[in-house]
Amino acid sequence: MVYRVTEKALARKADNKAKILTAARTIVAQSGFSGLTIAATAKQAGLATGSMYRYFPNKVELCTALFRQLSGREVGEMHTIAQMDLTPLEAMARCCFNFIQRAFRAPTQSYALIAEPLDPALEMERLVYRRSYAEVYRHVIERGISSGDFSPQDSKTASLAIVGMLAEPLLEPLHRFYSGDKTPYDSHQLALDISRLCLNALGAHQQAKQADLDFLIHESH
Amino acid sequence: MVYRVTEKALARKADNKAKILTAARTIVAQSGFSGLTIAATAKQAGLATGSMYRYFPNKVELCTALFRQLSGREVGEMHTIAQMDLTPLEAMARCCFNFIQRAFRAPTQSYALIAEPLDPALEMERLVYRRSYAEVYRHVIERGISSGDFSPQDSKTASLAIVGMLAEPLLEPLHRFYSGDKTPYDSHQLALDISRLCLNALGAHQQAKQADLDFLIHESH
DNA sequence: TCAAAGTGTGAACCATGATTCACTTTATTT
DNA sequence: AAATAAAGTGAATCATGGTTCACACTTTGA
Repeated sequence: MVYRVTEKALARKADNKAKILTAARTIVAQSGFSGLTIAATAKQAGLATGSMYRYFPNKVELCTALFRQLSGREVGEMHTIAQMDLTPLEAMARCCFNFIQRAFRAPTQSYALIAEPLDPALEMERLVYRRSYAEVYRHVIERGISSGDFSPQDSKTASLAIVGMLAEPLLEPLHRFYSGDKTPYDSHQLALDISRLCLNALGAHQQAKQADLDFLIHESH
Repeated sequence: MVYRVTEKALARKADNKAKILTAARTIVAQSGFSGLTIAATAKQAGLATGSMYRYFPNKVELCTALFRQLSGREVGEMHTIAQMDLTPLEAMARCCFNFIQRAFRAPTQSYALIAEPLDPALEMERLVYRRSYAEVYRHVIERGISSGDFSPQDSKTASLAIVGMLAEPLLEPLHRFYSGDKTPYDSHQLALDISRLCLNALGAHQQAKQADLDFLIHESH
Protein backbone atom coordinates (compact mmCIF):
# COMPACT_ATOMS: atom_id res chain seq x y z
CA MET A 1 0.00 0.00 0.00
CA VAL A 2 1.27 3.46 -0.81
CA TYR A 3 -1.14 5.66 1.09
CA ARG A 4 -1.20 6.06 4.85
CA VAL A 5 -3.32 8.51 6.84
CA THR A 6 -0.95 11.05 8.33
CA GLU A 7 -1.59 13.03 11.50
CA LYS A 8 -1.77 16.03 9.30
CA ALA A 9 -4.67 14.49 7.44
CA LEU A 10 -6.34 13.62 10.72
CA ALA A 11 -5.87 17.13 11.97
CA ARG A 12 -7.41 18.49 8.81
CA LYS A 13 -10.33 16.17 9.28
CA ALA A 14 -10.86 17.21 12.88
CA ASP A 15 -10.55 20.78 11.78
CA ASN A 16 -13.26 20.40 9.21
CA LYS A 17 -15.49 18.66 11.68
CA ALA A 18 -15.07 21.62 13.98
CA LYS A 19 -15.79 23.94 11.08
CA ILE A 20 -19.03 22.11 10.43
CA LEU A 21 -20.03 22.42 14.07
CA THR A 22 -19.24 26.10 14.00
CA ALA A 23 -21.40 26.50 10.92
CA ALA A 24 -24.19 24.60 12.62
CA ARG A 25 -23.84 26.78 15.70
CA THR A 26 -24.19 29.89 13.61
CA ILE A 27 -27.34 28.59 12.04
CA VAL A 28 -28.89 27.55 15.34
CA ALA A 29 -28.04 30.89 16.89
CA GLN A 30 -29.85 32.57 14.03
CA SER A 31 -32.80 30.35 13.35
CA GLY A 32 -32.84 27.49 15.82
CA PHE A 33 -32.76 23.80 15.01
CA SER A 34 -35.59 24.19 12.57
CA GLY A 35 -33.24 26.01 10.20
CA LEU A 36 -30.52 23.41 10.58
CA THR A 37 -30.66 21.35 7.38
CA ILE A 38 -27.74 19.39 5.99
CA ALA A 39 -27.71 21.52 2.88
CA ALA A 40 -27.71 24.80 4.78
CA THR A 41 -24.97 23.65 7.13
CA ALA A 42 -22.84 22.47 4.24
CA LYS A 43 -23.21 25.79 2.51
CA GLN A 44 -22.35 27.73 5.63
CA ALA A 45 -19.29 25.54 6.15
CA GLY A 46 -18.24 25.88 2.52
CA LEU A 47 -18.76 22.24 1.66
CA ALA A 48 -21.06 20.22 -0.55
CA THR A 49 -24.01 18.37 0.98
CA GLY A 50 -22.46 15.02 0.24
CA SER A 51 -19.25 15.91 2.07
CA MET A 52 -21.14 16.27 5.31
CA TYR A 53 -21.46 12.53 5.42
CA ARG A 54 -17.69 12.13 5.58
CA TYR A 55 -17.83 13.76 9.00
CA PHE A 56 -21.13 12.72 10.46
CA PRO A 57 -22.90 9.49 9.58
CA ASN A 58 -26.30 11.17 9.59
CA LYS A 59 -28.16 14.24 10.65
CA VAL A 60 -29.10 13.06 14.10
CA GLU A 61 -25.43 12.56 14.97
CA LEU A 62 -24.62 16.06 13.83
CA CYS A 63 -27.48 17.54 15.82
CA THR A 64 -26.59 15.54 18.86
CA ALA A 65 -22.96 16.61 18.75
CA LEU A 66 -24.04 20.21 18.42
CA PHE A 67 -26.60 19.97 21.16
CA ARG A 68 -23.99 18.47 23.48
CA GLN A 69 -21.52 21.17 22.68
CA LEU A 70 -23.96 23.98 23.31
CA SER A 71 -25.54 22.56 26.39
CA GLY A 72 -22.21 21.43 27.80
CA ARG A 73 -21.05 25.00 27.67
CA GLU A 74 -24.13 26.23 29.53
CA VAL A 75 -24.01 23.57 32.18
CA GLY A 76 -20.30 24.18 32.59
CA GLU A 77 -21.04 27.77 33.36
CA MET A 78 -23.41 26.77 36.15
CA HIS A 79 -20.90 24.27 37.40
CA THR A 80 -18.28 26.97 37.67
CA ILE A 81 -20.56 29.07 39.81
CA ALA A 82 -21.50 26.10 41.95
CA GLN A 83 -17.80 25.39 42.56
CA MET A 84 -16.98 28.88 43.76
CA ASP A 85 -16.37 29.39 47.42
CA LEU A 86 -19.85 30.57 48.29
CA THR A 87 -22.49 29.59 50.79
CA PRO A 88 -25.08 27.24 49.28
CA LEU A 89 -27.59 30.06 49.41
CA GLU A 90 -25.34 32.43 47.53
CA ALA A 91 -24.36 29.76 45.05
CA MET A 92 -27.98 28.95 44.32
CA ALA A 93 -28.92 32.58 43.99
CA ARG A 94 -26.14 33.21 41.51
CA CYS A 95 -26.88 30.09 39.50
CA CYS A 96 -30.50 31.10 39.09
CA PHE A 97 -29.74 34.67 38.30
CA ASN A 98 -27.01 33.87 35.82
CA PHE A 99 -28.99 31.22 34.06
CA ILE A 100 -31.65 33.74 33.22
CA GLN A 101 -29.27 36.52 32.30
CA ARG A 102 -27.37 34.19 29.98
CA ALA A 103 -30.57 33.04 28.34
CA PHE A 104 -31.44 36.58 27.35
CA ARG A 105 -28.00 37.19 25.96
CA ALA A 106 -28.48 34.46 23.33
CA PRO A 107 -32.24 34.13 23.15
CA THR A 108 -32.67 32.10 19.98
CA GLN A 109 -30.06 29.60 21.01
CA SER A 110 -31.53 29.36 24.48
CA TYR A 111 -34.95 28.78 23.08
CA ALA A 112 -33.52 26.04 20.89
CA LEU A 113 -31.93 24.31 23.86
CA ILE A 114 -34.81 24.77 26.26
CA ALA A 115 -38.00 24.53 24.32
CA GLU A 116 -37.83 24.37 20.56
CA PRO A 117 -39.68 21.40 19.10
CA LEU A 118 -37.11 18.79 18.16
CA ASP A 119 -36.73 15.46 16.51
CA PRO A 120 -37.55 12.79 19.13
CA ALA A 121 -33.97 11.52 19.07
CA LEU A 122 -32.77 14.96 20.10
CA GLU A 123 -35.47 15.21 22.68
CA MET A 124 -33.66 12.48 24.57
CA GLU A 125 -30.53 14.56 24.48
CA ARG A 126 -32.49 17.44 25.93
CA LEU A 127 -33.59 15.29 28.82
CA VAL A 128 -29.96 14.46 29.47
CA TYR A 129 -29.11 18.13 29.33
CA ARG A 130 -31.82 19.07 31.78
CA ARG A 131 -30.75 16.32 34.08
CA SER A 132 -27.19 17.55 34.09
CA TYR A 133 -28.35 21.01 35.02
CA ALA A 134 -30.36 19.41 37.78
CA GLU A 135 -27.28 17.54 38.96
CA VAL A 136 -25.37 20.75 39.44
CA TYR A 137 -28.20 22.18 41.47
CA ARG A 138 -28.60 18.98 43.40
CA HIS A 139 -25.11 19.23 44.82
CA VAL A 140 -25.70 22.78 45.92
CA ILE A 141 -29.00 21.81 47.47
CA GLU A 142 -27.42 18.97 49.38
CA ARG A 143 -24.74 21.22 50.71
CA GLY A 144 -27.49 23.61 51.71
CA ILE A 145 -29.45 20.94 53.50
CA SER A 146 -26.38 19.93 55.48
CA SER A 147 -25.53 23.49 56.36
CA GLY A 148 -29.09 24.22 57.36
CA ASP A 149 -29.47 26.85 54.65
CA PHE A 150 -32.26 24.82 53.08
CA SER A 151 -34.86 22.60 54.64
CA PRO A 152 -34.46 18.81 54.49
CA GLN A 153 -35.98 17.33 51.34
CA ASP A 154 -35.51 15.08 48.34
CA SER A 155 -32.73 16.86 46.53
CA LYS A 156 -33.44 15.17 43.23
CA THR A 157 -37.02 16.33 43.00
CA ALA A 158 -36.08 19.75 44.27
CA SER A 159 -33.36 20.18 41.69
CA LEU A 160 -35.69 19.21 38.85
CA ALA A 161 -38.29 21.63 40.12
CA ILE A 162 -35.66 24.37 40.06
CA VAL A 163 -34.89 23.56 36.45
CA GLY A 164 -38.58 23.91 35.67
CA MET A 165 -38.99 27.16 37.52
CA LEU A 166 -36.06 28.63 35.66
CA ALA A 167 -37.17 27.49 32.25
CA GLU A 168 -40.90 28.07 32.20
CA PRO A 169 -41.12 31.81 32.72
CA LEU A 170 -38.51 32.22 29.96
CA LEU A 171 -40.62 30.43 27.41
CA GLU A 172 -42.81 33.25 26.32
CA PRO A 173 -40.17 35.97 26.06
CA LEU A 174 -37.70 33.66 24.35
CA HIS A 175 -40.30 32.44 21.93
CA ARG A 176 -40.95 36.03 21.05
CA PHE A 177 -37.31 36.53 20.14
CA TYR A 178 -37.31 33.28 18.24
CA SER A 179 -40.19 34.42 16.09
CA GLY A 180 -38.45 37.67 15.34
CA ASP A 181 -40.10 40.06 17.79
CA LYS A 182 -37.40 42.40 19.06
CA THR A 183 -39.36 44.15 21.81
CA PRO A 184 -37.04 44.65 24.78
CA TYR A 185 -37.76 42.89 28.01
CA ASP A 186 -36.86 43.60 31.64
CA SER A 187 -34.83 40.49 32.17
CA HIS A 188 -33.20 41.82 35.33
CA GLN A 189 -36.46 42.05 37.19
CA LEU A 190 -37.51 38.63 35.97
CA ALA A 191 -34.18 37.16 37.05
CA LEU A 192 -34.60 38.56 40.54
CA ASP A 193 -38.18 37.36 40.86
CA ILE A 194 -37.38 33.88 39.76
CA SER A 195 -34.28 33.61 41.91
CA ARG A 196 -36.33 34.53 44.92
CA LEU A 197 -38.96 31.93 44.06
CA CYS A 198 -36.26 29.28 43.79
CA LEU A 199 -34.69 30.09 47.13
CA ASN A 200 -38.07 30.13 48.81
CA ALA A 201 -39.01 26.82 47.24
CA LEU A 202 -35.97 25.24 48.84
CA GLY A 203 -37.07 26.59 52.19
CA ALA A 204 -34.20 29.05 52.54
CA HIS A 205 -34.20 29.89 56.21
CA GLN A 206 -34.69 33.59 56.17
CA GLN A 207 -37.39 34.16 53.61
CA ALA A 208 -35.63 35.73 50.66
CA LYS A 209 -36.26 39.42 50.13
CA GLN A 210 -35.71 41.03 46.79
CA ALA A 211 -33.33 43.64 48.20
CA ASP A 212 -31.19 41.05 49.99
CA LEU A 213 -31.01 39.04 46.83
CA ASP A 214 -30.03 41.96 44.72
CA PHE A 215 -27.19 42.61 47.11
CA LEU A 216 -26.24 38.96 47.34
CA ILE A 217 -25.96 38.59 43.62
CA HIS A 218 -24.14 41.77 42.87
CA GLU A 219 -21.94 42.26 45.93
CA SER A 220 -18.78 41.11 44.13
CA HIS A 221 -19.06 43.59 41.25
CA MET B 1 -81.98 25.74 -5.90
CA VAL B 2 -83.35 22.45 -4.64
CA TYR B 3 -80.85 21.55 -1.93
CA ARG B 4 -80.68 23.23 1.46
CA VAL B 5 -78.55 22.10 4.38
CA THR B 6 -80.91 20.77 7.05
CA GLU B 7 -80.21 20.72 10.75
CA LYS B 8 -80.13 16.99 10.45
CA ALA B 9 -77.30 17.23 7.98
CA LEU B 10 -75.51 19.66 10.25
CA ALA B 11 -75.97 17.35 13.18
CA ARG B 12 -74.55 14.47 11.19
CA LYS B 13 -71.60 16.59 10.24
CA ALA B 14 -70.95 17.69 13.81
CA ASP B 15 -71.30 14.11 14.85
CA ASN B 16 -68.66 12.96 12.43
CA LYS B 17 -66.38 15.74 13.46
CA ALA B 18 -66.70 14.58 17.04
CA LYS B 19 -66.06 11.02 15.91
CA ILE B 20 -62.84 12.15 14.27
CA LEU B 21 -61.75 13.93 17.40
CA THR B 22 -62.49 10.84 19.44
CA ALA B 23 -60.43 8.76 17.07
CA ALA B 24 -57.61 11.27 17.32
CA ARG B 25 -57.85 11.21 21.09
CA THR B 26 -57.53 7.45 21.11
CA ILE B 27 -54.43 7.63 19.00
CA VAL B 28 -52.80 10.34 21.10
CA ALA B 29 -53.58 8.47 24.29
CA GLN B 30 -51.83 5.44 22.82
CA SER B 31 -48.92 6.87 20.93
CA GLY B 32 -48.84 10.61 21.36
CA PHE B 33 -48.98 13.21 18.61
CA SER B 34 -46.20 11.50 16.74
CA GLY B 35 -48.60 8.69 15.87
CA LEU B 36 -51.32 11.06 14.80
CA THR B 37 -51.30 10.97 11.00
CA ILE B 38 -54.27 11.85 8.83
CA ALA B 39 -54.35 8.34 7.44
CA ALA B 40 -54.29 6.68 10.86
CA THR B 41 -56.96 8.97 12.23
CA ALA B 42 -59.19 8.36 9.23
CA LYS B 43 -58.81 4.64 9.63
CA GLN B 44 -59.58 4.78 13.34
CA ALA B 45 -62.66 6.91 12.63
CA GLY B 46 -63.82 4.59 9.85
CA LEU B 47 -63.36 7.14 7.08
CA ALA B 48 -61.14 7.57 4.05
CA THR B 49 -58.18 9.91 4.23
CA GLY B 50 -59.76 12.31 1.78
CA SER B 51 -62.90 12.63 3.87
CA MET B 52 -60.91 14.11 6.71
CA TYR B 53 -60.62 17.26 4.69
CA ARG B 54 -64.39 17.73 4.68
CA TYR B 55 -64.15 18.27 8.43
CA PHE B 56 -60.82 19.92 8.96
CA PRO B 57 -59.11 22.09 6.35
CA ASN B 58 -55.69 20.67 7.22
CA LYS B 59 -53.78 18.71 9.75
CA VAL B 60 -52.75 21.60 11.92
CA GLU B 61 -56.39 22.54 12.46
CA LEU B 62 -57.20 19.03 13.51
CA CYS B 63 -54.30 18.87 15.89
CA THR B 64 -55.12 22.26 17.30
CA ALA B 65 -58.74 21.33 17.91
CA LEU B 66 -57.64 18.17 19.64
CA PHE B 67 -55.01 19.90 21.68
CA ARG B 68 -57.57 22.46 22.81
CA GLN B 69 -60.03 19.81 23.75
CA LEU B 70 -57.56 17.84 25.79
CA SER B 71 -55.91 20.75 27.47
CA GLY B 72 -59.21 22.51 28.07
CA ARG B 73 -60.34 19.51 30.03
CA GLU B 74 -57.22 19.55 32.17
CA VAL B 75 -57.28 23.25 32.81
CA GLY B 76 -60.98 23.02 33.61
CA GLU B 77 -60.17 20.51 36.27
CA MET B 78 -57.74 22.90 37.92
CA HIS B 79 -60.25 25.68 37.57
CA THR B 80 -62.84 23.64 39.42
CA ILE B 81 -60.50 23.14 42.32
CA ALA B 82 -59.55 26.79 42.33
CA GLN B 83 -63.22 27.75 42.52
CA MET B 84 -63.98 25.58 45.51
CA ASP B 85 -64.50 27.25 48.83
CA LEU B 86 -60.98 26.78 50.12
CA THR B 87 -58.28 28.98 51.55
CA PRO B 88 -55.75 30.01 48.89
CA LEU B 89 -53.21 27.76 50.54
CA GLU B 90 -55.49 24.76 50.42
CA ALA B 91 -56.56 25.54 46.87
CA MET B 92 -52.97 25.77 45.72
CA ALA B 93 -52.01 22.57 47.49
CA ARG B 94 -54.83 20.67 45.89
CA CYS B 95 -54.18 22.07 42.45
CA CYS B 96 -50.57 20.97 42.58
CA PHE B 97 -51.33 17.60 44.02
CA ASN B 98 -54.12 16.84 41.59
CA PHE B 99 -52.20 18.00 38.58
CA ILE B 100 -49.54 15.43 39.27
CA GLN B 101 -51.91 12.65 40.17
CA ARG B 102 -53.90 13.23 36.99
CA ALA B 103 -50.75 13.21 34.89
CA PHE B 104 -49.88 9.74 36.08
CA ARG B 105 -53.34 8.48 35.37
CA ALA B 106 -52.95 9.22 31.64
CA PRO B 107 -49.21 9.34 31.20
CA THR B 108 -48.88 9.19 27.44
CA GLN B 109 -51.49 11.86 26.93
CA SER B 110 -49.92 14.04 29.60
CA TYR B 111 -46.54 13.67 28.03
CA ALA B 112 -48.05 14.68 24.71
CA LEU B 113 -49.57 17.82 26.20
CA ILE B 114 -46.62 18.78 28.35
CA ALA B 115 -43.48 17.86 26.53
CA GLU B 116 -43.76 15.84 23.35
CA PRO B 117 -41.97 17.43 20.40
CA LEU B 118 -44.60 19.06 18.23
CA ASP B 119 -45.05 20.88 15.00
CA PRO B 120 -44.18 24.55 15.60
CA ALA B 121 -47.77 25.61 14.95
CA LEU B 122 -48.91 23.37 17.77
CA GLU B 123 -46.14 24.60 19.95
CA MET B 124 -47.92 27.94 20.00
CA GLU B 125 -51.03 26.20 21.20
CA ARG B 126 -49.00 24.64 23.95
CA LEU B 127 -47.85 28.05 25.07
CA VAL B 128 -51.50 29.12 25.22
CA TYR B 129 -52.30 26.04 27.22
CA ARG B 130 -49.53 26.65 29.69
CA ARG B 131 -50.56 30.22 30.02
CA SER B 132 -54.10 29.25 30.83
CA TYR B 133 -52.89 26.93 33.56
CA ALA B 134 -50.83 29.80 34.84
CA GLU B 135 -53.88 32.05 34.82
CA VAL B 136 -55.76 29.70 37.09
CA TYR B 137 -52.87 29.65 39.51
CA ARG B 138 -52.45 33.38 39.24
CA HIS B 139 -55.91 34.01 40.64
CA VAL B 140 -55.26 31.74 43.56
CA ILE B 141 -51.92 33.40 44.18
CA GLU B 142 -53.48 36.84 44.15
CA ARG B 143 -56.11 35.77 46.61
CA GLY B 144 -53.30 34.37 48.72
CA ILE B 145 -51.32 37.57 48.61
CA SER B 146 -54.35 39.55 49.74
CA SER B 147 -55.15 37.16 52.53
CA GLY B 148 -51.55 37.10 53.67
CA ASP B 149 -51.22 33.38 52.93
CA PHE B 150 -48.50 34.13 50.40
CA SER B 151 -45.87 36.82 50.35
CA PRO B 152 -46.31 39.84 48.06
CA GLN B 153 -44.88 39.23 44.60
CA ASP B 154 -45.45 39.38 40.85
CA SER B 155 -48.26 36.87 40.48
CA LYS B 156 -47.66 36.38 36.77
CA THR B 157 -44.07 35.26 37.15
CA ALA B 158 -44.94 33.19 40.18
CA SER B 159 -47.73 31.38 38.38
CA LEU B 160 -45.48 30.53 35.45
CA ALA B 161 -42.83 29.26 37.80
CA ILE B 162 -45.42 27.00 39.39
CA VAL B 163 -46.30 25.59 35.99
CA GLY B 164 -42.64 24.83 35.44
CA MET B 165 -42.15 23.23 38.82
CA LEU B 166 -45.10 20.99 38.21
CA ALA B 167 -44.10 19.96 34.73
CA GLU B 168 -40.37 19.42 34.91
CA PRO B 169 -40.10 16.65 37.47
CA LEU B 170 -42.77 14.75 35.52
CA LEU B 171 -40.76 14.73 32.35
CA GLU B 172 -38.57 11.79 33.02
CA PRO B 173 -41.19 9.43 34.43
CA LEU B 174 -43.73 10.36 31.78
CA HIS B 175 -41.19 9.96 29.04
CA ARG B 176 -40.53 6.50 30.34
CA PHE B 177 -44.19 5.60 29.98
CA TYR B 178 -44.28 7.19 26.56
CA SER B 179 -41.46 4.98 25.36
CA GLY B 180 -43.17 1.91 26.66
CA ASP B 181 -41.44 1.35 29.98
CA LYS B 182 -44.09 0.19 32.44
CA THR B 183 -42.05 0.31 35.65
CA PRO B 184 -44.28 1.62 38.43
CA TYR B 185 -43.49 4.91 40.07
CA ASP B 186 -44.30 6.39 43.47
CA SER B 187 -46.34 9.27 42.18
CA HIS B 188 -47.88 10.00 45.57
CA GLN B 189 -44.56 10.86 47.13
CA LEU B 190 -43.59 12.94 44.16
CA ALA B 191 -46.87 14.81 44.29
CA LEU B 192 -46.36 15.66 47.93
CA ASP B 193 -42.78 16.78 47.42
CA ILE B 194 -43.65 19.03 44.53
CA SER B 195 -46.69 20.50 46.23
CA ARG B 196 -44.55 21.45 49.18
CA LEU B 197 -41.97 23.07 46.91
CA CYS B 198 -44.69 25.11 45.24
CA LEU B 199 -46.17 26.37 48.48
CA ASN B 200 -42.75 27.28 49.79
CA ALA B 201 -41.89 29.09 46.58
CA LEU B 202 -44.89 31.32 47.07
CA GLY B 203 -43.70 32.13 50.56
CA ALA B 204 -46.54 30.35 52.33
CA HIS B 205 -46.44 31.75 55.83
CA GLN B 206 -45.93 28.69 57.90
CA GLN B 207 -43.30 26.73 56.05
CA ALA B 208 -45.12 23.76 54.59
CA LYS B 209 -44.44 20.44 56.25
CA GLN B 210 -45.06 17.20 54.44
CA ALA B 211 -47.38 15.88 57.13
CA ASP B 212 -49.50 19.03 57.20
CA LEU B 213 -49.78 18.89 53.47
CA ASP B 214 -50.80 15.29 53.43
CA PHE B 215 -53.58 16.15 55.83
CA LEU B 216 -54.54 19.29 53.98
CA ILE B 217 -54.94 17.50 50.72
CA HIS B 218 -56.75 14.46 51.98
CA GLU B 219 -58.86 15.80 54.82
CA SER B 220 -62.10 15.77 52.81
CA HIS B 221 -61.90 12.10 51.80
C1' DT C 1 -88.17 11.87 -10.41
C1' DC C 2 -84.70 15.28 -11.16
C1' DA C 3 -81.29 18.90 -10.51
C1' DA C 4 -78.34 20.87 -7.19
C1' DA C 5 -75.33 20.55 -3.52
C1' DG C 6 -72.86 17.83 -0.29
C1' DT C 7 -70.23 13.83 1.26
C1' DG C 8 -67.13 9.73 0.69
C1' DT C 9 -63.27 7.63 -1.67
C1' DG C 10 -58.41 6.36 -2.19
C1' DA C 11 -54.98 6.52 -5.48
C1' DA C 12 -52.09 10.05 -7.44
C1' DC C 13 -49.55 14.05 -6.45
C1' DC C 14 -46.43 17.05 -4.15
C1' DA C 15 -43.03 19.16 -0.90
C1' DT C 16 -39.41 18.67 2.07
C1' DG C 17 -35.22 17.33 3.12
C1' DA C 18 -32.19 13.36 4.25
C1' DT C 19 -29.25 10.12 2.01
C1' DT C 20 -26.70 7.85 -1.81
C1' DC C 21 -23.52 7.35 -5.50
C1' DA C 22 -20.67 7.55 -9.62
C1' DC C 23 -17.30 10.50 -10.49
C1' DT C 24 -13.48 13.99 -9.88
C1' DT C 25 -9.87 15.86 -7.18
C1' DT C 26 -6.32 15.72 -3.67
C1' DA C 27 -2.88 13.59 -0.56
C1' DT C 28 0.59 10.18 0.34
C1' DT C 29 4.13 6.93 -0.48
C1' DT C 30 7.38 4.43 -3.38
C1' DA D 1 5.29 9.63 -12.07
C1' DA D 2 2.23 5.91 -10.66
C1' DA D 3 -0.63 3.64 -7.60
C1' DT D 4 -3.76 3.90 -3.90
C1' DA D 5 -6.86 5.69 -0.62
C1' DA D 6 -9.38 9.13 1.07
C1' DA D 7 -12.12 13.51 0.53
C1' DG D 8 -15.13 16.49 -2.23
C1' DT D 9 -19.05 16.98 -5.34
C1' DG D 10 -23.99 17.82 -6.36
C1' DA D 11 -27.55 15.88 -8.94
C1' DA D 12 -30.50 11.85 -8.51
C1' DT D 13 -32.97 9.01 -5.38
C1' DC D 14 -35.84 7.89 -1.56
C1' DA D 15 -39.08 8.20 2.37
C1' DT D 16 -42.62 10.28 4.72
C1' DG D 17 -46.85 11.94 5.02
C1' DG D 18 -49.90 15.86 3.94
C1' DT D 19 -53.02 17.38 0.30
C1' DT D 20 -55.71 17.18 -4.03
C1' DC D 21 -58.94 15.51 -7.30
C1' DA D 22 -62.06 13.17 -10.49
C1' DC D 23 -65.59 10.38 -9.71
C1' DA D 24 -69.42 7.80 -7.33
C1' DC D 25 -72.93 8.06 -4.02
C1' DT D 26 -76.37 10.46 -0.88
C1' DT D 27 -79.46 14.05 0.64
C1' DT D 28 -82.76 17.62 -0.23
C1' DG D 29 -86.77 20.15 -1.99
C1' DA D 30 -89.71 21.16 -5.94
